[in-house]
Amino acid sequence: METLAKRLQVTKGSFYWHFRDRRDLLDAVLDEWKLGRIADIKKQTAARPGEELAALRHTIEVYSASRNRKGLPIELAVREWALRDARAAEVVEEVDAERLACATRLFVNLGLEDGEAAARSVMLYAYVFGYSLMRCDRFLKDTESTRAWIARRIAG
Amino acid sequence: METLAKRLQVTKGSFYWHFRDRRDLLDAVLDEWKLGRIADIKKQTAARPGEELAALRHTIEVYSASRNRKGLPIELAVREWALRDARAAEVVEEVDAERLACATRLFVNLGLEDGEAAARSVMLYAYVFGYSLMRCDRFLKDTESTRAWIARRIAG
DNA sequence: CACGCACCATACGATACCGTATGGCGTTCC
DNA sequence: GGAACGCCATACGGTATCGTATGGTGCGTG
Repeated sequence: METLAKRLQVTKGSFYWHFRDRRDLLDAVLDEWKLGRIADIKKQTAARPGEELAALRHTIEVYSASRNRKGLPIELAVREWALRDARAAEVVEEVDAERLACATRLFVNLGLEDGEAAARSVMLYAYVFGYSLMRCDRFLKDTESTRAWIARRIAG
Repeated sequence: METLAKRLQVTKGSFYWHFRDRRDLLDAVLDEWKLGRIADIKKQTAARPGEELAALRHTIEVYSASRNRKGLPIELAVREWALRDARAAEVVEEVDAERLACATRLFVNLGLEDGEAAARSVMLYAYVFGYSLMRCDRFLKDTESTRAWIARRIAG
């Protein structure tokens, strides 16, 4: 808290006026993160009828590309946090559920039967998330086309 | 360090005799983790000629199933750590490279051309890793068969 | 036996961190 | 003008943590 306050150019006195204690800030961070993640996935997966496939590919690209590198440390930290903190775990589960639901909706609207839609969205989400955590630039010759190849294989 | 020493039933004096300082222990942890991960992926992906497909499915199952839940907190912590620590980042990269190489070897031995083998192993690894980070038990009716479905889709 | 050495325990200084207590300053409202 | 209140700063107590200094204990070796 002190370190944070210093970086924000405020003092602890001010800090503890705005937040009851450390936990209060952490909860606020969790809420803020949750709302942001849910808003983002809804925005990215929005699709007019007939454009579901494009939306799926767009989603895969957006979340696995380097554009997402900014939020990754936070995502990772929250998840690591969730292993020790019940409230964080709760938030992570809600975010995961929302993301899966958004992806599933697209697959269902594409005409897939419910079971396959769920399975595909799990695969999509797990892949995107795992991909964003690794640095395979040194491993792949052409990450761009590889990602495209994979996206086609996942979204159809 | 003090907390750790207490849990291990030793005192700090003993601790600082075995390790020069805090960083020395952390480096040892990283090395140990790296060796263990590399040994494990080599063991899991070992396959006699002709059994590559089974080995791939086995690998997917082993790393995404709940059996792996024990190592997950560590894996996650190391990765989060790697975002702030150069040495940890180096180790993570080496482990990733080894895992990708093991998977790729299997795909190549299955007769796939190098590019596709690399792409598939990236997809496999990203999926497995991402899947292990989420708790989709509440989301899926039958996780078992869903995982099998996905495994077939990834390994072929 | 005396000595060295591997190994462990205790005590301490220095620093960082959490939260509280308290006071200052400006604005608003009577 | 002054009382009330929103907002911020400083000072402090308590505790945790890192690393060091120093001393103890058992054991092998000359």
